[in-house]
Amino acid sequence: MRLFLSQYTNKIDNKGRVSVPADYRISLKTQFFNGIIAFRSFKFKTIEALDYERMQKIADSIDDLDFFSQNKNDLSTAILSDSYKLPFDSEGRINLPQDLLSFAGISRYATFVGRGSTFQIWDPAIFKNYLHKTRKSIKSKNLSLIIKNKQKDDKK
Amino acid sequence: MRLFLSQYTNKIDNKGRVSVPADYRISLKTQFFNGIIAFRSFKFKTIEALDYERMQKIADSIDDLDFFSQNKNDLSTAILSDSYKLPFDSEGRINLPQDLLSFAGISRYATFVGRGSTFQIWDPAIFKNYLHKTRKSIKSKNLSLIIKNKQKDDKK
DNA sequence: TTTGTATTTGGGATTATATGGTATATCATG
DNA sequence: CATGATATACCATATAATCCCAAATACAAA
Repeated sequence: MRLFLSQYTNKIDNKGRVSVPADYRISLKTQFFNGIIAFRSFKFKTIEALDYERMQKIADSIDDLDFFSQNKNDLSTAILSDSYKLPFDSEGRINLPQDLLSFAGISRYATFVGRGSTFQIWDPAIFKNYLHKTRKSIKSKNLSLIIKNKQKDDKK
Repeated sequence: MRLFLSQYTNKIDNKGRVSVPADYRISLKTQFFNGIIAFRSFKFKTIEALDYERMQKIADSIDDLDFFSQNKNDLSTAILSDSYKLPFDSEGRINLPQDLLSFAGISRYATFVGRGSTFQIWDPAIFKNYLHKTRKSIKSKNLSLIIKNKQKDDKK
């Protein structure tokens, strides 16, 4: 089962290529496409990434919406048309389009951040900063308590 | 499996020819026809496009409607009679009819916009504007939630 | 540490794609 | 039928993407 964890920072070479962590690649190879689907995040200054099969499911669920609904049109445009198919080369690298790079503020290095069923691609410095802020925020809200409670819930 | 994603902007040469993105062409080649079906959008200033097999299904489902119903006449007129078969030349280009071009406000460049099971052909500037608006609207509505809920429903 | 293996990175060679042009065929119309 | 307009087939080229091989680095086991 697909599970993206941990962080990996890889270099973007002067052809614009960057290795997708080997650990991630296994989960990304599907019957129809060997690579990733990437699009601009709606919440953060980062690139959201997922596997082809998951994007197919999203496409299907949008398809199921009523043909004339505004939601369907908006979602198709914002997600399907704004996403990129990025196939692996023979060494497991992808070519990040300029559009995505500048959106996420990425230049020479890219940090792959596991989020369980999906992952993100950040500029290392921006991510470090975000992580720092998030930790602070968790501390201040004492979220560790929430996590403990959540774990109790899971055991039920 | 057919999945039209991303955007590709190609030039229309002075013969009116434009390359259909190679990525799309693979999904468009069918047993009976190698090319696309195109018609004027009902909602936007754009050309709607799909593969031959999908258009056949639409035609079939219209055929199933009662012969004398108003719906059938309307749909037949609006979609079937107003749609074009645009075959590929040997390099994968199509010739967009003037009718469609002027309807969509396209002149020198055409942007192919993936929508999952179908795609659209826009004027680059008009599409950029529309995408920008849509993205804003989704951010404010948090529509990503809709997708998640839909997926949950599917699992039931 | 040392050795062996897997992964990332670099760069030249090759291929695919988009685009432009010329030649041929088809069509509509006077 | 002749003519011009339009469409189609074929070939040529620039650019961008991809392959392939090699080197460097990171990682793991002994």
